[in-house]
Amino acid sequence: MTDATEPLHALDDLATPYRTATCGQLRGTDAGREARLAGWVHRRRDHGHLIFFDLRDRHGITQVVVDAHESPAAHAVAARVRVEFVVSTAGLVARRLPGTENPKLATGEIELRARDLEILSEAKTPPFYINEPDAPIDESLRLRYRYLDIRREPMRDRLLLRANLVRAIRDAHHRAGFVEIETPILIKSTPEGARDFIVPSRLQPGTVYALPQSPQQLKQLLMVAGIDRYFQIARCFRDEDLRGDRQPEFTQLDLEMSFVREETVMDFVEAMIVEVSRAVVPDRPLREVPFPRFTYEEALERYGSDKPDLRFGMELVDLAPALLAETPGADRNGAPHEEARTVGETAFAAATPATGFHVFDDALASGGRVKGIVAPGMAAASRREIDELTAFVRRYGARGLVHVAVDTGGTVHSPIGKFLGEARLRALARAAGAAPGDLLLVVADRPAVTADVLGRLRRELGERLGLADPKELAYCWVHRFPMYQWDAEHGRWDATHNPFSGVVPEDEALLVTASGDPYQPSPEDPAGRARAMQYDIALNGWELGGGSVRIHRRDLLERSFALQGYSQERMRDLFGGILEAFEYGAPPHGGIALGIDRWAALFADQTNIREVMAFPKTASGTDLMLEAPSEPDPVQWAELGLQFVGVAAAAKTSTAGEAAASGPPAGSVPGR
RNA sequence: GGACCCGUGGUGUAGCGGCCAAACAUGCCAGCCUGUCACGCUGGAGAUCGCCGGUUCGAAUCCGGUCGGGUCCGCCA
Repeated sequence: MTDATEPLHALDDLATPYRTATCGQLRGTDAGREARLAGWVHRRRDHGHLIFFDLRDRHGITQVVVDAHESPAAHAVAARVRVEFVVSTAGLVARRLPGTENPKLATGEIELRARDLEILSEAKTPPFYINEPDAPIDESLRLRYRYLDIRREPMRDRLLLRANLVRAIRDAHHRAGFVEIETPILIKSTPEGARDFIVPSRLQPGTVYALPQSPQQLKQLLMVAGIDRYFQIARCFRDEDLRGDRQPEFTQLDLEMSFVREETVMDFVEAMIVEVSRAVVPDRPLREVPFPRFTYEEALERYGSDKPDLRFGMELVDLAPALLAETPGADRNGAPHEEARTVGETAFAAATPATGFHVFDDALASGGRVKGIVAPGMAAASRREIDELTAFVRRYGARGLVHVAVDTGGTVHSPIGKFLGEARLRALARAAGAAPGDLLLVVADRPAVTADVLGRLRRELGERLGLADPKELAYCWVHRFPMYQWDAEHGRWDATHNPFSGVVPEDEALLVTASGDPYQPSPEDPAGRARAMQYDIALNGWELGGGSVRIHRRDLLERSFALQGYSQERMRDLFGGILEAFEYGAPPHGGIALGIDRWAALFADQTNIREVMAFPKTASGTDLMLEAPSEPDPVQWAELGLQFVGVAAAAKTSTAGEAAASGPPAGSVPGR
């Protein structure tokens, strides 16, 4: 017996009474030693008098040999052992016979010749293959038996990767003088933004807590408290419909810094991201450091997205100049497209152009845009492919898609050639930079639609044509977002991001209404042109996070909230605590929140964040393993002073907005 | 709230009106095997095709509903 019985003295020593080494540890240099291993039986090969099995733990796999002649007792046990049994076994670490080494295993030079073998736990036949990493398995099965799924190599590796990510984040922040502080999970409901999860209070019957959508207000209060630099790996909750990249609870890296400007935060976050990326995925090259920084306007103009994937080009090209230049009598020097954009989209209406194609003319005349992207090598696209792309752009609100093919001989073809004429087609292709073999795709529509549709098309084509290097990490910043967006339904300016976001200093004068009364906003207000000190970080076409420098002056904050449609009473009710805090000396501050789940998923080459979460929920918000959510015990209802009025009545209440009294008696719950 | 896709032995698939009391691979069980590593060989068990209803002489197959899972739009920082 070689059990290690001395007390654990080194933190990095994983030895226990059940093992002296892990299954990924032993090498050729350990040959001749005695060792004890514990783990799960990964695979078993029975040759009668000689039984091999691979023993697995999260550190690796080691082959164990049991010889009937050497150790008959162990052999008898090995004959009973099945896949996924938990065993502990001891014996001699032996170099394998020459020619039988396994280069696929880190431990492949050696094997453990079992002298002692003990079954610690038997196992039923698992519902899916644990020992085949590539086997396709229905995801709902994986979720139902998540503990078995995590035993499998791919899931285990992703969780380890995520752990490394979080550790690297913590290291970087601690080194940079950040203080890690936990904020409460039971807080106050703020009925703005996403829907809150609600927790009824037993001690204060009739009232509820809300789970935080993010620790936004709390971290700002920490700045008022003088904490200077705060961060947290924070769990956040949002009761909205789910997607592959959205779960009801998710994790953010939340941070806030005092005495900062936009660049201070962006520079720190960028340095942190570079360091973390290099530490966690050293094999993945960063496309550009320092990260490109686009204004929101520029990102939309060039990529049609506020989270562009910069791993490939395919930029959006404004085709109006080329169309107009080829129009006899058009003002060549006017170059209306550039200036027009900044002063307003209506400038086009003045000179009704005639491109020869009424769709283009109409778009330009009504302040719209004619823009395109070049799909490399797609000139020979079939009618079916074109139809498919047309259907794609229609889904996102475009009325149609014009294509111009440049064949390998350099000749241009297009269904609208008969309207535009050869010269204009050529001019279009030239302006777009389409080479022989390329396909130019054109959308003419309102500016927002043109950008959005082409942005989505760019992303889709990039995917289909495999233009992006999957290894590469292309981070970029997008900032100077519009401060507000007009909400016609409620007659107010909605904060495009965070209601506390500050305005860029040169736009501060714009935070006013046309009427002069900040409590009477209208769509013509100068406030609509104000830009926020708001920045987003994007990675490979995904929004990784966003933040802002906040408004720390109470007067400005009140003005901004007024524009956002909050009455003074409502302001006090929702944000009274933080408004009061700002009266006791608030430092200029700003921060950011990054989605840890998305970040980990991107590092793990996954598009679905469930793949980097240990116990995620389904698209309908259920946990297939725990069978959550479940009906509460009637006693719990009573303690909380609540009555259940029935599913139908509850649904009716939420739509009709009136209480229904026709539910089943109190305490009854829907049957299963 | 809406649209679409999927549901067949334990697992992954095939079958898409009768030839199907359902096929293949793998897994499982039993036997044999002293150098395997996705071990091999021989034999065996295992699914009324998610559920309910309809059409039909006949339904895994067609239709409707429902449940479960997924994707997208809306929604969501």
